[in-house]
Amino acid sequence: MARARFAPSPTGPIHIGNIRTALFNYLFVKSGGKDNAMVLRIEDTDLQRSSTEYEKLIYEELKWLGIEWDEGPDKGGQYSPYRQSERLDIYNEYYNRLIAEGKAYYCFCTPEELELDKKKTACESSSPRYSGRCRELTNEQVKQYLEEGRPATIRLIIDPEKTVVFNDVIKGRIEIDSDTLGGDMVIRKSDGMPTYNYSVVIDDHLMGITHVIRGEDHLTNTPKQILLYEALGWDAPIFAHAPLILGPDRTKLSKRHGNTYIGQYREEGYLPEAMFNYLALLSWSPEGEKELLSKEEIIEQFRLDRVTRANPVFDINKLNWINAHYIKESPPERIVELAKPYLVKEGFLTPHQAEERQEWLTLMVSTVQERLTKVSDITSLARMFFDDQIAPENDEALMVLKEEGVGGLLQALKSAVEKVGEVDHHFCSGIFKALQKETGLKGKKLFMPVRVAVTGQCHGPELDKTFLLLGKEKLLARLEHVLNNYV
RNA sequence: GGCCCCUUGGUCAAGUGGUUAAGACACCGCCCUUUCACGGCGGUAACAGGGGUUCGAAUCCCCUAGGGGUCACCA
Repeated sequence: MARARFAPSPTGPIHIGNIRTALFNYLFVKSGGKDNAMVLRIEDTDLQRSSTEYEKLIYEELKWLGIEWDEGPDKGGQYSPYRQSERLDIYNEYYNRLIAEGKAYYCFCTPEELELDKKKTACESSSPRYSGRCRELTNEQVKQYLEEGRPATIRLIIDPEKTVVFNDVIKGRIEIDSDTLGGDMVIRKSDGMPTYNYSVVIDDHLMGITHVIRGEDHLTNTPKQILLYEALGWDAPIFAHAPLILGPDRTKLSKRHGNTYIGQYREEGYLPEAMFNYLALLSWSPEGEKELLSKEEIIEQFRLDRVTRANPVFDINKLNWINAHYIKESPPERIVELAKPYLVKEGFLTPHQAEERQEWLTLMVSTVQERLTKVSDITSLARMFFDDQIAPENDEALMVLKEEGVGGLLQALKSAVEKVGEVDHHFCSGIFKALQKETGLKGKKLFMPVRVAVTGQCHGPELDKTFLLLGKEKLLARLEHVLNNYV
């Protein structure tokens, strides 16, 4: 039975790198036995920066992506509570024990003193560290200082002679000398809150976590945590550190690379299954050659030891390709629902119309669906069905209208449209044959002028479908407008 | 800078001593097609460099270079 956890801090919108960590934890848990469990723990000990808004967002984004958890603040579980700010009593228990056993001590050093220490040690040795000054304090001094109300932290004694060794599932054997760890580490802040490295260890142990899967930025925290496990007499869990996702310039993915929050992708119209699929493919690969995989297929094939050690670059091109694939596979009705907000926001439709014109929208979406890489592309692709003032998009388009015989062609089309009761399927499928017969034009000479006249553009979906979508009135208005102004 | 991790085409990556070094995205070309897109077919393109070990190294070892991470009373 394996238990993994995702332990985000609700200090901002959830980052792509974080969500990938969540994904790997989820995949690991699900790919194992039925007894496995995924724990969601909210690490909100930084009271200044944490907010319940962001906590809610975490739930939303995870659910959107399709990541489920078995225990968490919202679900409960046998290791409740799952919010660190509600576990302060638990953390306090172990401070006293560590101090009583001489493994930790109160430290009254001021920030200024610590700064000085660091500078000094940085000159003398290679790594800056805390001097360990307060370790020498007598019990009486400690008692007195505490009574005086001096701000105090609690530090764990770190033996600088030690070498911490552990086996990382992804990285392999890792060996780190404890004298590079910065000296005795703070495990309780002077405001009484636990530090990250402390609360993580307490919680992971108490919650029965067997596998800690996280980003490689935590690699150097690991020896500190292992030392704490040892001080408490506990077994450390199995660690797996996944490489960090990089931007195209090979620096850590950040704002200047474009979207970094998972929510931004959702808002742009990326499908959750596309995101799930793509993120799983970063640093991990299935054994076969098939890359477009459903959640179930990925779960079935996922193996932690197939995660690569090198940092992957986030490739929007591939994400786009995957997303386009899933959009194409979707029933138009689904895309219609997702597209409505964009169409309304763009002013193409009122919210009321968006509900009323269901049939038309389905037809419209199905004709442009295969050209969508993300749902938000709908605004540019659908514009031609809404704008009333059609003008040639560029010189090329304008030239098409200036060609020999275009006037006659468009006139012929116009009168045909005028005559027919309704621009329906029947009309659309026959009109081009009739025009060809009447004008003698065919192929490009026939289609291009009509396309430009009716849409203003040189490219677009099939004209019969376009006609159908525009309807008689719009068609006539556009033909008239073009005939009067451009031909 | 110290410490740690990493290095196969532009990108994601397969590969674990013997392969013509897969596949995918992107790019280019051809086909399909009224256009664009989709789709189909094909092409360009890689083991960071240098030393070893070995009959034989992308695969093992060392060095160099480059990239990333981390050095908090933030998580």
